[in-house]
Amino acid sequence: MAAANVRDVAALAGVSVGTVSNVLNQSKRVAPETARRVHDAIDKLGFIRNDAARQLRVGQSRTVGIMVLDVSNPFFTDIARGAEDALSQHGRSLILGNSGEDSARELSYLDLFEEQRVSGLLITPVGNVLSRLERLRDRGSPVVLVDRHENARTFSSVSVDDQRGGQLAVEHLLDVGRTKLAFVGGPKAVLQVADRSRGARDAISERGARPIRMVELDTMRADAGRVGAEQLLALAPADRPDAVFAANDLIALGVLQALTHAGVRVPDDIAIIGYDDIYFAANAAIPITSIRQPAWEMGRTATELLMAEIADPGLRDYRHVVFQPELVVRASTVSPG
Amino acid sequence: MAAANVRDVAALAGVSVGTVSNVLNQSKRVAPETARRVHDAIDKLGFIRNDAARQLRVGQSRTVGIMVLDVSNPFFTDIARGAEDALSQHGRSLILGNSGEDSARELSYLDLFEEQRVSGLLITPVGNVLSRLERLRDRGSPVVLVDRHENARTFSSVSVDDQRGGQLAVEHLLDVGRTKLAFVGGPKAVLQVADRSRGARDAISERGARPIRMVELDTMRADAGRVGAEQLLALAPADRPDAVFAANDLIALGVLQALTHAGVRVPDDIAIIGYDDIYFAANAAIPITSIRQPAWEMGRTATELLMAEIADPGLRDYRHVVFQPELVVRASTVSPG
DNA sequence: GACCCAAATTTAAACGATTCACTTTCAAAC
DNA sequence: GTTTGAAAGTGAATCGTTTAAATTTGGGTC
Repeated sequence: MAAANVRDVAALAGVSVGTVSNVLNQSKRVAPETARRVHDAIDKLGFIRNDAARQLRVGQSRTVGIMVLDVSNPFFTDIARGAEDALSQHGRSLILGNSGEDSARELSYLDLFEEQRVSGLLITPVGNVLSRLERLRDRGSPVVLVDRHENARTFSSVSVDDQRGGQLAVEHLLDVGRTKLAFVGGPKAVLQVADRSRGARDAISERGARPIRMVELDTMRADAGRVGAEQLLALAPADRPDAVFAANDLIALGVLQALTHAGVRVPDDIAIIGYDDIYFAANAAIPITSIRQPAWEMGRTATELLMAEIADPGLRDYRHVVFQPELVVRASTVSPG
Repeated sequence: MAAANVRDVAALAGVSVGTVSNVLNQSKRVAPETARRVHDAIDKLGFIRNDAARQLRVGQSRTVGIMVLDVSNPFFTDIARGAEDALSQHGRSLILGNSGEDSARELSYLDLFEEQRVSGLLITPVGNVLSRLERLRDRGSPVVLVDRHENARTFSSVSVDDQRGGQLAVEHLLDVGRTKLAFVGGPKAVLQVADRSRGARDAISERGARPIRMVELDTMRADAGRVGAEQLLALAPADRPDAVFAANDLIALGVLQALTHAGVRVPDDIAIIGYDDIYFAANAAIPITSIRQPAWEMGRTATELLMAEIADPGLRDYRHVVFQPELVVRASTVSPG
């Protein structure tokens, strides 16, 4: 009981395989009556097109890959949903890979995407994979960088002005009267983290404020945030900051959790500001002030850029869409009183 | 500059294509020196195996599909991570589809998975897709149901005893002295919702408590929870419940948000219990009591069941792993005092 | 009735890896 | 010195679809 193929369908419908293919792909005019017969045969046999064969012949897959830093972070799943929504309008589908901030896993997914000849790739890179991405592009799979402003200008990109975001965050903390700030953030190698902390330092020096204490973390997850907070708690009381700028909301949640657990009052003793404005930050034990990034729109826009490149493979006119971050003030930085 | 293929590699290495394939697949003994030459050629040409061709010949993909109800729900991404971790040990990769509780989207992903001849599928079904799944299995792609206890016993499954979970939730609410309960939950058609509410009603009648009010929602997302809460707020004060059992934590968060916004005190006026025990429920404005499901382990276990079926295609001995739910008490049901 | 044209359909050649039946090689055994 | 057999390597056939060139069909025109 082997699965039916185009030949079986053609035989049952009394046409040639070419006609079946034409019906399948609407690539050529087929008489309505013939098309009906072919569809009947397809239904009767339960024929499902073998995508591997199609792909081998055509040279490209109809799916687009997306690689995110962390599927557990709602910011990235929102991006993925934006991309998925946009893609389904183009009749393509999305396959999602999760690098989990792990460079080895990232490479192994890149292998997969490359072997699969995906028609395009959206990626927030972890490791140093630019040359891999260039190869991918040169082989016909355009790449759009997400949440990363690429200086080299060899790829289209969608990003948020993270430096400005960092500035906004620190300015807000200074505005509400905080003086001893700390930045708690993921590996410095992650560009977003670097940009946000640079913006923070810019704002500090612009305002002539006291230097910001840097606490570096291994990852951008909540558990790392707890570790970072514990480092702050271990400081002599005089050194302890009165405000924390967390590199993202998950870290902010971890910091909040650790501080609250240690009996520190938020925001009275220490204020907290996060980044991303995920749903759960707004609904945290103490609603967290954050820098909003338009995740869904970023996913959608990245997809549109990608589709433009897919449609016009010769295109060398890389576009860079930069969204502006937005401050959302909540209880973690301002006392309700 | 067409991409290199096995023939090019073979030519450069001075061997036949068969030997290249043997090196690629470790399927036959190849002399170390020959293997080295082949690898050198691969590196020099930047050869990337064309997976479509491989798949066409072999008849099956090396990837496993997973279809989740909602990528925005951390419960499902935790399952996916469990699956991914387990799969990577078997040298396979995962492609993730998001049905978003939408039956049409579910079907379109099933088409994709079927066309791709995935080597297996993990799925939490939305619509009535059992016959589709049977076809998939009969064509050589085993299917394991996730978070769904299948009576028909035609698939292996991993699930949680949701009826027991519903019972636990209601018993807890009664134990802390609540008498007027409400169940706020997603579409009744979703099996998990049905089981949880049945368990709730069982506990009610067992204890001889007052009947539980049912509030039915369209989805299992937080916004639906807010809508549900508003229905409760619209009730005459005498009818208003003093405890809410939400079908999952996202709904519980929505309910919490709407109640708090309306000035209702949680848990004093109304207690809330959720389901899943996602990270963000534990860290909500008022930490939410929940029924824990071991998501990561479920993903891992489902994968193991799937791998067993893949390894032994004749297997008709479907296994059903049922995890036990666990009550986790937090502030949303018991006053700190 | 010969001719032309467009529409509909057919046919056969790809696409690139894997596989399996078949050589070749070479050392050990008699 | 012949035989044997395991190890290493070869190469043609194959998987199922798409596609482009070729062919058929059937009016419409003169």
